[in-house]
Amino acid sequence: MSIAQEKDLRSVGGSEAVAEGQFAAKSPRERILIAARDLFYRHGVYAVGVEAIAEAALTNKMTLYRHFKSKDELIVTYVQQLADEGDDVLNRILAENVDSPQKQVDAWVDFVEDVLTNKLERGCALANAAVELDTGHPARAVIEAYKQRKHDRLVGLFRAARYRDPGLLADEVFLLFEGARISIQCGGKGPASRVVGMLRGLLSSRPRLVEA
Amino acid sequence: MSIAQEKDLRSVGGSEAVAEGQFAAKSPRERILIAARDLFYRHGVYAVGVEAIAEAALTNKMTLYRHFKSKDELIVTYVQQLADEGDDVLNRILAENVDSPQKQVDAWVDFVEDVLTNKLERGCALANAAVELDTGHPARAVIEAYKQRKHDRLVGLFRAARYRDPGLLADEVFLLFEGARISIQCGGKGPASRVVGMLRGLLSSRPRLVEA
DNA sequence: GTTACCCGGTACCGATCGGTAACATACAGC
DNA sequence: GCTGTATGTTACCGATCGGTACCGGGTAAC
Repeated sequence: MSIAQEKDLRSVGGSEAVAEGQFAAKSPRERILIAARDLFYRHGVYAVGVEAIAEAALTNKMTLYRHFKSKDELIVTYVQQLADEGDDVLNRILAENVDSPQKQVDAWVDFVEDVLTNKLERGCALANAAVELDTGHPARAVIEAYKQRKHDRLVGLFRAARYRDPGLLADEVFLLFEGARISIQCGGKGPASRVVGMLRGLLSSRPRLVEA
Repeated sequence: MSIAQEKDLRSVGGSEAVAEGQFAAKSPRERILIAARDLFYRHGVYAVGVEAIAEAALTNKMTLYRHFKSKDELIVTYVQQLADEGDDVLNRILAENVDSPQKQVDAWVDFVEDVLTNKLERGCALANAAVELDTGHPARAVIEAYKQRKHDRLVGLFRAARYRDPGLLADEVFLLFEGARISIQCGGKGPASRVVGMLRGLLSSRPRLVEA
């Protein structure tokens, strides 16, 4: 089956008909971004043409180019959207557990477990995009800034939870997570499936600062 | 500068003229594989066309297709070559330290350090290829088998060095390494640069089995 | 010499790529 | 009614993609 023929965006919402109705009710720009997100992630940004995206978005190439001046700009928007959502998810996790940094850590690990067991057939969409994109592509800056920000926030989280040497711990946790995501699609599915247990062990056995 | 115009394969050997002479002296098939390896790694397998490879190999498209029946077959050969070399490197490291499993472990970490500090502008070539290639591509099987093999050999190495729970240790080391390689090109160069120290700390502090 | 083989060069194929021009339609505000 | 804006439709552009046909030259075997 060719990429252009794929139209199974029903999985975005609940039941098929309702989801397809909700999808068709959105603006063309939203539909394009949803379709691009799905196709870019499943096949890569290079393998997917703009025409395939437009068709999957129930529109056409002209409308796509009325909202995005080029495919590269669409890629940047796609990447920016993923980065924003990643920030939002972490914001929500932290906000829902403001009373206790330890609960924030635990909630984040629960989220990681959810990511690694459910939505991860093809690894981290941002990392995948970075692999495909040339060094000078504007989307690369967005990706690198997001990953840097994510790492820094982990450091802050572990410091708030009073771990000793939070920088080192954040490095380990960050790299284990990234390694698990890339490993899912290139063999070694075993190690990736065991990373959550490793994280929990790491975070429970790591020395903390004593209370003042 | 377009990809097709890049011809700086002088870096493959020593001085420019000598290296270029050595390069030209090789068979067309060898030159094609060298050029493909360089271009595929730097720009990705999708972004590089067969014509650019042929030009960089100082030959033409017809000769390329006399040695490889399709671009996909060239990709498979490219990936297989990388996997074989990865196996060979590990074989050599283990063979040079057969007298002591601990020395084998140390030598492997030295090798990892070398990889992460020198040859790693764009991460693991096999992982990058896996990201680009569709799930059904024949090269994917080669990559997954290699990564699985590599992980299993790490388990054996750590078991030989009498580490307690070598499977868990291999998981951690494997994922940290993979995470570092993917992180090099998408932000977080910091964590990747510190992974060697992390590995050394991990391997020195991990409990061992006592001698019988 | 002659045969056989490998390689370089060129021109070409159909398909698809990203991107655009031109026109028709629908619908909002007023 | 009219007008402006957003969208759908079609056809098209030049460029490049992977892949091939054809021809000519170099060279080693014998």
